[in-house]
Amino acid sequence: MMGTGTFAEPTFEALLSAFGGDVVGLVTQPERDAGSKRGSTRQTGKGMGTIATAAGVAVAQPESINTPEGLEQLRAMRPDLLVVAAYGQILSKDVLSTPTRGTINVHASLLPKYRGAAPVAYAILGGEKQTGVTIIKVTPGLDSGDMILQESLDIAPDDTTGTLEAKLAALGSRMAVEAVRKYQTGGPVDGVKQDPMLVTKAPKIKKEFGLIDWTKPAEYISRCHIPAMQPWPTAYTYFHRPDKKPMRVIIIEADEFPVRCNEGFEPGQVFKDPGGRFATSLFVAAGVTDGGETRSVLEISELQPAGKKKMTAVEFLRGYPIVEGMRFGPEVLA
RNA sequence: CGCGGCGUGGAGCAGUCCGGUUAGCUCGCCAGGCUCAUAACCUGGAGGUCGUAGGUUCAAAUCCUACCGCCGCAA
Repeated sequence: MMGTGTFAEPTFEALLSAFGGDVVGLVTQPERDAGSKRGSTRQTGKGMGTIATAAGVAVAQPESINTPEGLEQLRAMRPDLLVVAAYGQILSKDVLSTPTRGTINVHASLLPKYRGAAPVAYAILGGEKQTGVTIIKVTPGLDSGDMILQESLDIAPDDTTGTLEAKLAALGSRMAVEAVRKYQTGGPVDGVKQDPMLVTKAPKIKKEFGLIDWTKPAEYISRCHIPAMQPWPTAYTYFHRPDKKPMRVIIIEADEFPVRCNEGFEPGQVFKDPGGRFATSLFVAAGVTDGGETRSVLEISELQPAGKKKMTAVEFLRGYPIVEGMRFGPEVLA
């Protein structure tokens, strides 16, 4: 088994319980240091290494699996079949030739769509209604091997990358066991080729991707961008007030508001409840959609200012009453 | 010694740079009033060691020092 993080853990545990002693070893990323201060309890799960140790399975944590040292550690395990899930490194030919029966990968998308490191986030960002898990044979190309198994899964309206990934990890763990069973019978395992015309890519997410573009339609921001960035890097923006420094704010939850505002509003401009006198919601002007005269409106319900805990829009407004000239935007306004 | 924000009644904030009268605002809570009625409106009320400890000063939420705690970023 080779993998890292919360996506790989269910698969690893499933393989252990299904095949027990036949699991000869684990290769995972080196421990993240500096976690002793605090962060360590946050987004890490149980830890692959911990699971392996508890099960009495050998662990290797090379900086890179493609170096002679990394290769050496893998060879020492004498694997028949290598199962990869979210390992995060491209595997060299030497690595792929080590297991006698080959290498398979648990990939969290309906290949050939969303090849790459962040398939779950891109599926949400792309507004997909469904995604899934594909088990493929690993070849030197990036997620381009033949498909052995594929199952789809509906994306719920309130799914974020975090929640969806957890569902896919569970699905993937069952499929991984099924795929390994195919190999256990001893015969050759067939795969289906990927259609090159349908390939799309899902490259690694960078933190800057989290910055909200207020010229985009409200529906895109609320349905695709914000959930795709949870739990990392989070959808953020900067809160600008007259005579105050811009304040970084993470938007946790927002929805498109059914009412629109006119072109006079700037993208990112904050304004009061257009229908009533209650300061119960935070409304922000977003992008123009169908080329019309009006702008879509985003209603923010939950957010988190830098250095604060997350709070509802109502709480936020008590401390930061809406005044003229208040708006969201990039750190430095045009 | 990685960078930065924060700690003020139950909640969210202002005030701190440029010390000085009753520590203010938007809510919540309690009591009463108005109303067919209300998350509306009016009146009154309770509730604060201004994170902790020390220092400077006639005087500290405010300046200095140390410490504790919470959070974001970077890894």
